[in-house]
Amino acid sequence: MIEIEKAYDPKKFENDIYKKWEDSKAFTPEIDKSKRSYTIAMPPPNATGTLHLGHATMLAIEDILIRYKRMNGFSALWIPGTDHAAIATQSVVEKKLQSEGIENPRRQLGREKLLSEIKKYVQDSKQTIRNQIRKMGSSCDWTREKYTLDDSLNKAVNTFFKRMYEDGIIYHGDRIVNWDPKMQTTVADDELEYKEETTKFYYFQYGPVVIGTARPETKFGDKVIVVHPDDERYKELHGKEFELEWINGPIKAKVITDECIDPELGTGAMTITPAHSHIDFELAEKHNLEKPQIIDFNGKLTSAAAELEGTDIADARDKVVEILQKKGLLVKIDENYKHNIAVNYRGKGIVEPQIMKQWFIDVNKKVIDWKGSKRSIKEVMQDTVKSKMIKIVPSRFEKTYFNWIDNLKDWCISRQIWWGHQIPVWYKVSKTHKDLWQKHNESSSYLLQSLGIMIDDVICSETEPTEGSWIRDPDTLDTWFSSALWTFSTLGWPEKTKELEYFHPTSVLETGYDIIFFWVARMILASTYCLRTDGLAEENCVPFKDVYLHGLIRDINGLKMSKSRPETCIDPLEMIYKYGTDAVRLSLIVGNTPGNDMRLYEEKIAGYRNFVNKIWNASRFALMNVSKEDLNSEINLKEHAKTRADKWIINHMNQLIKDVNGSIEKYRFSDAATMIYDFTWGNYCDWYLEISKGEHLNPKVLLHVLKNILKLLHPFVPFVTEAIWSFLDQKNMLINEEWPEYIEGVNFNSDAEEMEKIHDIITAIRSFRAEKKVDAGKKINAIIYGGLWTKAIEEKREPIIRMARLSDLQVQTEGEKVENAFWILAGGISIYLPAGDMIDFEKEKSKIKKELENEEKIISGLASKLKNPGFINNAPADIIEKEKKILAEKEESLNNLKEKLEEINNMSQ
RNA sequence: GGACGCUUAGCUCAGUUGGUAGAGCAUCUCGUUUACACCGAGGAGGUCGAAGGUUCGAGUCCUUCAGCGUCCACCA
Repeated sequence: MIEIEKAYDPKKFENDIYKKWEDSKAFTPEIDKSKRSYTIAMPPPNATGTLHLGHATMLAIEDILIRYKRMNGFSALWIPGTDHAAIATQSVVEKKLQSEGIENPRRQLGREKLLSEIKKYVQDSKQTIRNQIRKMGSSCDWTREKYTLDDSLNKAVNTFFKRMYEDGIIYHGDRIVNWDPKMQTTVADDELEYKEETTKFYYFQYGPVVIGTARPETKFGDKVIVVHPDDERYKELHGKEFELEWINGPIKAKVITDECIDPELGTGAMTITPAHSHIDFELAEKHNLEKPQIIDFNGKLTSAAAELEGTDIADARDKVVEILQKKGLLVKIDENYKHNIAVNYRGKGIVEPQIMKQWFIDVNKKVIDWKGSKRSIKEVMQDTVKSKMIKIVPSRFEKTYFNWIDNLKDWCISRQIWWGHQIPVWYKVSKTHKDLWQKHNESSSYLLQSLGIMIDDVICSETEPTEGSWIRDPDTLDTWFSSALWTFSTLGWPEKTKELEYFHPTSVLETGYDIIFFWVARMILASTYCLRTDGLAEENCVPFKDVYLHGLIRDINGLKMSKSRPETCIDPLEMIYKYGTDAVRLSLIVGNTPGNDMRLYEEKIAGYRNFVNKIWNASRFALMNVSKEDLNSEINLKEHAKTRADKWIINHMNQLIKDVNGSIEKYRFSDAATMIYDFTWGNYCDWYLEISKGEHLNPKVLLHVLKNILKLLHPFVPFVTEAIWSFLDQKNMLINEEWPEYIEGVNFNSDAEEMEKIHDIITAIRSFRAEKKVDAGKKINAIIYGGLWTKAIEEKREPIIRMARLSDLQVQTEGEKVENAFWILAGGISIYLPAGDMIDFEKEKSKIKKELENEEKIISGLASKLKNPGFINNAPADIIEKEKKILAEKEESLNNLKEKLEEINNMSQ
């Protein structure tokens, strides 16, 4: 008998247990060719972040998979890591410096100093997230931890870049970016704010057509009119070229067509300004048009405006309108035009789109030798998923994935910030330019352009070329460029390591569905490209075999938990402190189905805390009722499972193992957890343990089932199960135990001898009632769950179906009046027990009759369908088989119902 | 504007190939006994968003509509 506290206190166990696991090297798998490998690369949280519920969910699910596979004999590797989170980190540190009085950190500190500030900051805060990952119980291999800016990963990034550069996939090209003339910087899309504004909308005569525009000041270089191809009004103009009078005199213009034009808007005809409008830029690219710069980097008109050159863009509109009006070209003005203007959320400067040189990945160039023909990155990305080399769960996201790929444009990989992997490219410049360049601390690629530095002579290299004067591209790579390599760069690529050979491709990528494009797609891109050019077989080039997309966690109101609204956030760490890690993990797993969002609220976590405590107490009961020898002895099920109850619980256990395996393999974690929950609470605790009280106690079976429960639960609630295990087994840890085995075809049910014992109960109850003179309605729980049900016998037959707990038998009549009946479930079968008037036979009969009718209806329907030649001849064979199977099942259940009815008829007489 | 998803008990959500609706919480009744009150037993509560269609049979498949949400794009 072992003394254990009455309630489980997670705080007393979790940290010690985690340390024990880690110290024992349980997380560090070996490269063992006799075992199969199972690998997950952890989606790296921000190195400077703190744990939120998204991370917690990710960690819980991945840990379940890893522990499950580990216990199943796999060499299970889970690589942890953190991400440098370029933009987020740099802006956090910049803000911090600003609050310390450095107003413009980039300009004032310069590259080197700012970078070292960021590094210091990351160094300080990295440990926080690491410890928080540990708090979740994550069984990841810390000896293989990686950081996206590690030297080895930088090497991978540079190799990737260089290879693509040499293949001509990476190119330097024009791109329209958001430029803030006020702050002299580019603005990322997510830093834009849209402000609705009411302005004037002008109509001008433009040759033979009238065009509408809200921005006349940009129209200097417009030489192309675009109309919708189906717009009848302009049909005869398609492709025509003509001369017309415009702002600075006569120009030549032509008419093109494009589907993107909305005939309803304005006059249905517009001219385009490629250099200063996203949509116009795209049109210009598509139709191969010139893109003259009209507005310079300071927000003033360029020489394209002729005599208006140098006019501030804010003043230009009125001047242009005036000129056009004088020329008699102004048709009308619409005063109430509403549209959105883009503003930099920092500084609120109005954003002017500008064309800048950026680095791109060409997704259409056919370079990858794949299935005997050269394919483009885009095609390979489609192929891997189409051919099921990569499976996405839930599968509907495959549609989303293909949709995205179909619309995929070249990927712009350069970013105008400093924190990240600097682009390994050097430009040859004149000495003067180099000096000019070095004078500007705020070095970023847009300065190259705005300073007018020529950057035509380019070399891709990590180190500065020796001859001539060179400047390195100051930009860094998009974070996703380095994240894309994550599954194999963490295993040592570009070196050909043993790890890479053994653990790659990884088994599953588990993440939220929100980053399927940013990350999942890019990983497929990088992995297939890099490993294929390494010469690997195609099935080994994918980064992972499965993609599992979990649902996003929302607050009780269904809102995305957001840092900007801290009041809506549930802090996982606070919840861990309050309820324990196990409870938090379960609450994130149960009810979370792939790809669907889930709301979380504190009561739910409290509910699972109750369950964790239930496990603890069930184990406590077991430990109070078994001897030391029982703990150390082996079980032989055939020999030791004696009673019906034993067999019942073991059969259910067995079925449970099978179901849980199936569910986990199919990524149905919620189902798996619920099934174990129900079994543990409903079958084992409420039922089997109750029966075990008293002389029915069978310590061997009690323990056997408990141990299996702990094993099955371990991936879900690792701490409490390990804590209990330490009482059962002082030598070995649960984390290393073998997963329970499903035994095919165990059947203990037909045991004639058992039937004898069932009648003991009836006798017992009767004698009890006679002795104690139980009043109507009074409970006789105590004596029943004392185990008396195995004693006597009265009626020798296999009884019927009904669920009730032994402990809740009620005697409703007095003394010897035993006329009616009720049923109890005893050890997996049920027995008919004469007792009070608990059962309304008529009600029971009509219920069964109704079921009977229902079954008959289905059977006749099915039968006629199966006789129908139209169905037999046209339906696929497997459907017919299925229908036949259902018919057979229904017929069987019909017979069962009939028997049941007959039995009840007998009883009620 | 485009794509995708959601709508099932008072609340939060399950429901795997179509076979006739489930759980937890809340509520009500009873009970507190030797693992557990973070407990036990039982009850009540749903025309599965609306309308059509396919089928012997639809929460499940198809069409339309309504409400909500997410992502992407962005109005010259």
